[in-house]
Amino acid sequence: MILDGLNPMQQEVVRTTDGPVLVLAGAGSGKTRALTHRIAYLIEEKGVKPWNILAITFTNKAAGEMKERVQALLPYGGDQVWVATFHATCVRILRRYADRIGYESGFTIYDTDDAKTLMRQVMKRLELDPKMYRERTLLSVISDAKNKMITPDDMAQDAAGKYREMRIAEAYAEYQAQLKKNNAMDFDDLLCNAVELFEREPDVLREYQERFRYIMVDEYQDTNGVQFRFVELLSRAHRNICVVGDDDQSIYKFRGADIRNILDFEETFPGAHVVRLEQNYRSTKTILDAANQVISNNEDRKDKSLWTENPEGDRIELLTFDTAYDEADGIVRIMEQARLRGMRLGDCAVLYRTNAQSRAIEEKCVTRGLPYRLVGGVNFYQRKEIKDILSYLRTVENGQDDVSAMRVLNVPKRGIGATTQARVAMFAQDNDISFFDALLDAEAIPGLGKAAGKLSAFTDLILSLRRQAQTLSVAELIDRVVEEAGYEREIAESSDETEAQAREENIEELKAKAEEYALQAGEEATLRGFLEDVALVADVDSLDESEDRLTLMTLHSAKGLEFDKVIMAGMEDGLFPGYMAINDVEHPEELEEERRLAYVGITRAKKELTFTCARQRMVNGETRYANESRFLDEISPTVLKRTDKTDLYRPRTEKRDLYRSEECGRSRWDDYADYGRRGSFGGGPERDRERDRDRRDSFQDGRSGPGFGRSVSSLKSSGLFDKHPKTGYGMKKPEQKPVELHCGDRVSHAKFGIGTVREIEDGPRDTEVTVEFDTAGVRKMYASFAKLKKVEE
DNA sequence: GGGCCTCAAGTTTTT
DNA sequence: CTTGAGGCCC
Repeated sequence: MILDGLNPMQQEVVRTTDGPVLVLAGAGSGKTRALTHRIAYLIEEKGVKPWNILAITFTNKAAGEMKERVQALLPYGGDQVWVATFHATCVRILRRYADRIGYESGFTIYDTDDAKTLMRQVMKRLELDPKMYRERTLLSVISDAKNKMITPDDMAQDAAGKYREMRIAEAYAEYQAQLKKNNAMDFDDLLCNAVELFEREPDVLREYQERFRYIMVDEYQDTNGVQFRFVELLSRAHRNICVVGDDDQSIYKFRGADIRNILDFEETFPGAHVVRLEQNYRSTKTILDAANQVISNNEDRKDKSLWTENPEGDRIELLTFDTAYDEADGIVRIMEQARLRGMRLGDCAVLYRTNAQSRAIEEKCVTRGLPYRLVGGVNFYQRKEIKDILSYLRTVENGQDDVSAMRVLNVPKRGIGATTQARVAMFAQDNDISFFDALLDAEAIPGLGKAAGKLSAFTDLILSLRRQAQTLSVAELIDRVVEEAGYEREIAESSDETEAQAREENIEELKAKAEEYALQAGEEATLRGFLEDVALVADVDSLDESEDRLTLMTLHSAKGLEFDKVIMAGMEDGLFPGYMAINDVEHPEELEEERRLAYVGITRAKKELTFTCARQRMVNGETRYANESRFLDEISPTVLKRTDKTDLYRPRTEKRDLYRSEECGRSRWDDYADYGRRGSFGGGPERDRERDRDRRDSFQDGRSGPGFGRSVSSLKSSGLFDKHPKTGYGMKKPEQKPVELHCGDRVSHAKFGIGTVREIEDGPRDTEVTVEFDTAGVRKMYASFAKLKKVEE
């Protein structure tokens, strides 16, 4: 029975199938469980057809999980339920009806980098002074406008008479015009254009209203204006809309999320049934107490209080360190301890406010050999070589995409310079054709001279790829790009071996993703589909919990996840909450958003929670001093224990009084291996002084050790750092000795299988090995990349 | 046309 | 302090 194992409130969610429903689901209250059971109930008990159900989530990961769980609940039909993110949903609709809004179905999806590039072009064209108008600002104003469904015309009207605002409206209009000309949409457009499609084409709207009779939206507190409109339009016909969210976890205001969507749901959908899920199944009482205490300081929220039947659990600890490096060291040691106690690293996470904080922690993980994985930071798909290859593929798929074509025209170097490119671009503009079409017509372009000949190398390549794309798989096509565009050669000739290897590995990873895609899409697999998948993934989506590594990520990325043990790092005023929020007296709601972020962080922890902070920290090259986060003051001492770890690392300073030290005695965390031998903590003042001297010395010794204290980049080039295939960041790895090879040797390759060495030549940078594989044909490769293993036969 | 150097700005958070 | 972009020189 579908209702089995659900608490009364969850059952109510499941059973209330018709009309608008608002589920206020506290952290860890089993909302995904309620939602998935609701879907199953609709199908099993109410006889609703699976394809009449739409469930919208925030991330692909959440969508995948929900899909899986629904399928597990149902004997069949579960795969017919439409579970996807807002963006993916809109893309699917837009592909079908692109022509109705003046697009072609093969449109490209621009990420933020592409949008920036395009905006730079727009600014040049409009002669906007980059000093006065930064592209970042322009893009964020435009994004805001789109989220509120303000068109360029609307904006121009509002701006009438105000010069600066008129110019911005102009930029908005031109930016949109260029997007359309490139047959491209940015992230916001996916939503806006879908809404526009619905509003302009009633028959299309009606079709989808008929199809989606039951609509569910997860993480509703993070929806923005367009998303609200999208859902509202779709649900108008049947009014069966169920939104699930937690106003206390609304943390995406900066991205246009409007917390009013959830706070005002009952007014927008009169007669809405409200269900509160307040029993928490995730955390200990202690952790939940802390979370409740912090969030109760927010004014603008739906009143509710989470409770749990879980055990009391350990007290939460706050550890104060002197510097961010000490903090990082402490964090890694705590995790080592946890591991020794039998905890899985995969069940532990370090959460922080800004990505920049991950550096020091990463470095420590590397030097101490603690396996970790970093989520976020530079997205895999934003790496240079990956973007380059994708730009080739996009040009193959969509010849109108000028941004992509221009990006790779001279990558790898073909001797085509900026002047030539500018001439071609000018010609394209004058004749109102795409950049690529202009390249095809190079003879007609005045002033190119001998450069014209070089252009055909590029166009021939694209045309040839376009032909091959008909028959080859995406992975094979990537191979062709890498080979035929001369990428292989460029990488081999690169002066930085470590970097070359990382690039090579990233390309392999991209191919692996393409193969993964082909597997999952089966018959449906297309280049277009792959590019789309790639455009809409977030880093969290590929988080693999089965790997036993410590997770490092931002508080934002952590939403929706849970860990046995959580360390929230950098609990300092100015960092968390950030300056912006503290200083913005006009907008007290900014601080409330930070507090919600704290709430999200705290409620990620199931069993153990530790806060850390550093008294000084390097920010933009200068040392900043900070007090501990004001959020910590909101937690009562009965659940929070303060310990000053400063003395473990540094001599005492006079500043000591500024910082609290509730307990001077030994704590669990004092048993740090390296320091343990120096006797127990908390000796008299004389001993302290003695120990300080001791420590200062050993401290410096430690810093001069191998690889210690150097920057991440220098670690990288030293080879100590090896790029993690998923994150691109470091991971410790033993040095590999190249295998001695001779012609005729039988070797094995991770990917191509077994083969025979045919040729070995010493290149300038590396040894080039030609291998005839039994199954994969003849391949040329560079010895250090290929990791060939000799096989005996 | 390419490479090197200098200068500037940036740090919230991401589909 | 780091990274990126633009300018200058070869």
